[in-house]
Amino acid sequence: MSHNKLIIILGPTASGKSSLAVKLAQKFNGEIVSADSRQIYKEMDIGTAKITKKEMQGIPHHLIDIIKPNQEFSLAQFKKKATKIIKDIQKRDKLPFLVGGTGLYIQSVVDNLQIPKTKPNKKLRNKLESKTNQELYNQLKKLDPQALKIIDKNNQRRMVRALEVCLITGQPFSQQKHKGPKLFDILQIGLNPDIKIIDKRINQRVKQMIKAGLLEEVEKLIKKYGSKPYSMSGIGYKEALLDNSEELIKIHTKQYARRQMSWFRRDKKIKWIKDYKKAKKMIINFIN
RNA sequence: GCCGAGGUAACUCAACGGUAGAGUGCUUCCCUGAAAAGGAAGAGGUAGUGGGUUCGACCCCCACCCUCGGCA
Repeated sequence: MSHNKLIIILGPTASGKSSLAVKLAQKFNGEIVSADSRQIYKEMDIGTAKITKKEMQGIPHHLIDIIKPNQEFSLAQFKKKATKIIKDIQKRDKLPFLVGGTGLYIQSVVDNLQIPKTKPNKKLRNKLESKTNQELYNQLKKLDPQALKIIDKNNQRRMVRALEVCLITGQPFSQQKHKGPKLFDILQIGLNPDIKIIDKRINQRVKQMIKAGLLEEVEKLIKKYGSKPYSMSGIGYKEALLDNSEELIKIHTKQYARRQMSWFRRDKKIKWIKDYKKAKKMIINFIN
């Protein structure tokens, strides 16, 4: 009956998720599925603090290094792939661990988000993006007034997406997103060290990244793919060439950690823990 | 020591003779095919110090202190 179980390990950046997950996977015969929107990219290792082969300790890790930096990826693709892999791990009688800090990616699996099927449409997006926010707002007000309750009128990105779905399907965007029936029997474990500790680790990590050759990594990527690809918009990549890059990367990473916590706090199903022992106990209870 | 510029929010800087604003940072929040992205709200200053002019000064005048640049 353990065939439907899924453990989730989440937390802000630099909270120690990865190493905790490896330890737990070793203990419980598990495999790890990464829920990290940046570690999916090949060739982007230093700036994404990607786990190394050695750190994996022989535990299989999925959804890392799956696409090139100039390729695009999305929530829907993640959900599809992650779900498939999790089921496969379960079928092989191992315990899947979904581990990461990309809250939306995790939620798509936890809540079985029914993501509107409309694929991103570059042409349409470009067209919509050339309009003012006021125009987008007015258009959305006609096509999907409900959507305005959840989308801020200054958020071009999300208004464009909502309109994209409305225009292509002829149906309101807000009515095409729901939560589906539960896919798995889930235990969500959250790691939230004191924010001061997180900040300290971030400082250390960023310093270390630069020492490890972040600048060279970024230069190489730009030479190969240009600075346009979306993958280059991540923290550590967008600032690496600026002269105060270290400070900027630190600030942006700390802000990101807070955004992550703000996201995770909403999910009351998450069990917050401090260490491996507690996690181990919880999992034992959960799988038996 | 002299000349010049300046001392306003945590930082970088505005405006204005009628008790101050922005950007950044900070706090909190939102989020369904770009999510390390994108967006919202909020908390922070009685203006280097002392005096004077004025109905009223952050803004004008004087002194002192400090910073930066130039000269010596």
